[in-house]
Amino acid sequence: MPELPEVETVRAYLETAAAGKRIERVDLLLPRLVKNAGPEPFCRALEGQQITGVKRRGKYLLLQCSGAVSLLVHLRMTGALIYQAEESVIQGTRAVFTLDEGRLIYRDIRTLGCLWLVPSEGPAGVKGYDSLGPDANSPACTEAYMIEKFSSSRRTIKAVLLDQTVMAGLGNIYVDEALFSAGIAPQRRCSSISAGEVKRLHQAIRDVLAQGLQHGGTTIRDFIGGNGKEGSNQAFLRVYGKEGTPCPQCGSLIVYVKSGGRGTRYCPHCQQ
DNA sequence: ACTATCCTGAGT
DNA sequence: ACTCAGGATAGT
Repeated sequence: MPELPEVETVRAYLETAAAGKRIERVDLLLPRLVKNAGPEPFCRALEGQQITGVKRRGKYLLLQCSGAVSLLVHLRMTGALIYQAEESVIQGTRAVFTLDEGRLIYRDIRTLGCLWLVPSEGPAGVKGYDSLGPDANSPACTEAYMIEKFSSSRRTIKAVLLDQTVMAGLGNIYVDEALFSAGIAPQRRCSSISAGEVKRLHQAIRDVLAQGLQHGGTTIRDFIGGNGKEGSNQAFLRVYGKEGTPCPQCGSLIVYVKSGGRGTRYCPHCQQ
């Protein structure tokens, strides 16, 4: 579920709510979510540590800890990290981090999320994390970089934008929105994208991510931020989930197709 | 470059 | 009963 703006919304809240607090106890209700440690070593390694900061890279969250290991989290489709000052029951709770003040709940309905212990001096050893490209909204993701990546691939532009090793943070919603904003059809081969189109796409990616962040993320179904509240960016989407409704630019109907196994929405008139 | 798969839940 | 879902990866 969560893409860059959603994960950043969680990060920003947890940075203020949980950083500086100490993990007193870890209860792991679903051990298989931890990918690189057994349940007991996982809990014992984190207990007693202070959370010194909360970072984000792509769609990964890092709870930096004072000890040798820190906690890396990927929320995948339905994960959520929620800080509670007062205890209340949350459906789908898979792990509970009791802090010296309040607690952190890891909730995950579909249980596809991942937790890892990583060295505090720098997360390493997690394949997907190690191979991340530059964050899609970072200065490192330049037009020149995009041109270079696109020219050497015969894949579709949609598949390449979803590829986290090319650039990190985009998911299905923001890719469809960015392609609409840039006027590029999702099934285009990325080697056919012109420099002018890359320029529009580069700006469009920045715009849709900034807008998502500004609205506290997009909540279609499950997403909630670190404070347990939903985002509001769903009210500003122009194609995602809009199949069968008029295009906001030209009035022709938004189309739904499958592209690389992912549901894809676009305007066949505005996007060429 | 596709597809099958990991899961649960909601909608048709 | 069947399809779909904001993600990623191990297969083919």
